Amino acid sequence: MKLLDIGILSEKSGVSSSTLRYYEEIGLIQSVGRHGLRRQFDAQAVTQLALISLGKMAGFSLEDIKGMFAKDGTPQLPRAELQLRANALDEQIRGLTRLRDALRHVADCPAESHMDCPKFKRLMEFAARTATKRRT
Amino acid sequence: MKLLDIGILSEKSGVSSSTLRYYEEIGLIQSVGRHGLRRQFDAQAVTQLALISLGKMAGFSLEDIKGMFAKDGTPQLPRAELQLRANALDEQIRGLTRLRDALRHVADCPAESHMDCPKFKRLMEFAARTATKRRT
DNA sequence: TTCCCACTTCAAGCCAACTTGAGGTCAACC
DNA sequence: GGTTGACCTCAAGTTGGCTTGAAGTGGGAA
Repeated sequence: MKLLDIGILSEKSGVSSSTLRYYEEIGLIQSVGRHGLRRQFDAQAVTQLALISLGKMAGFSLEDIKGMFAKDGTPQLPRAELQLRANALDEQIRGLTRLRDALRHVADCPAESHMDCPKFKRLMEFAARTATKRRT
Repeated sequence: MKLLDIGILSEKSGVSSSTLRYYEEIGLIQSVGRHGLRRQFDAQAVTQLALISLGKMAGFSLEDIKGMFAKDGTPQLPRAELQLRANALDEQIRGLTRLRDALRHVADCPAESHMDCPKFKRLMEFAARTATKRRT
């Protein structure tokens, strides 16, 4: 099995070496051993880092993400939990899609002032609603 | 014109008083004056805060958002910036969709180890691609 | 054999966006 | 006119996710 120096993994994954060390420190990833002082990672780590990156995009904290994967990097959640998360992502995707459309509309809207545009107003109402509802 | 105490504005906007003070301190919002020591805000602030909330959702920093208001608090939205943001949202949506598909697949897939499943591998390759491409 | 340089550790620093705490003020109601 | 409690200021603290710096190590090419 071919092993990777941290620099190579960094290159392949787009994650900086210092970040990789940090991830290992917090137990998010594991190196498979050392070559002298140097950490060696296996090819699986690349996949795992891709998954981590996706998790970050989805707005999960590193701590959350840590809880989603077994030590080997494969997702290790009960099926029901996975479905729940997938559903939550659907929801999030819908919200972002609406936001994106709105943003694009505003960028294109010819109205004098955005405040005169009914679509923009609706958007603001939505913002106000979800803003006050929010419980993070 | 009816003025609002910070507590009332906080209630109406869903933004905490300390945050409102902070926003004023960094020049993101303005109070119109004082009643004794107490800041007074006008009704426009509610709208502005909704807009700020929207901007945050879209991924703008407070500094960015600050640049989107004229001195009088009316929005001056930079169209090009908005398009860029919309594109970034597209990217994010793609990532989320992949993550969702991966989760759903894992929930359903009967393979021994996910890393052996070609479908999962393909999903991860996509993931890796969007992950390493990213330049924020 | 020597030298380079990518790696190592550990502590400290950094950033955004707030929150907290201590100690003070004052408008309004009783 | 006394009490209350929502406000005030200012400095410091917090959190997450890294990055930076100083000082050291060791694999492997020349």
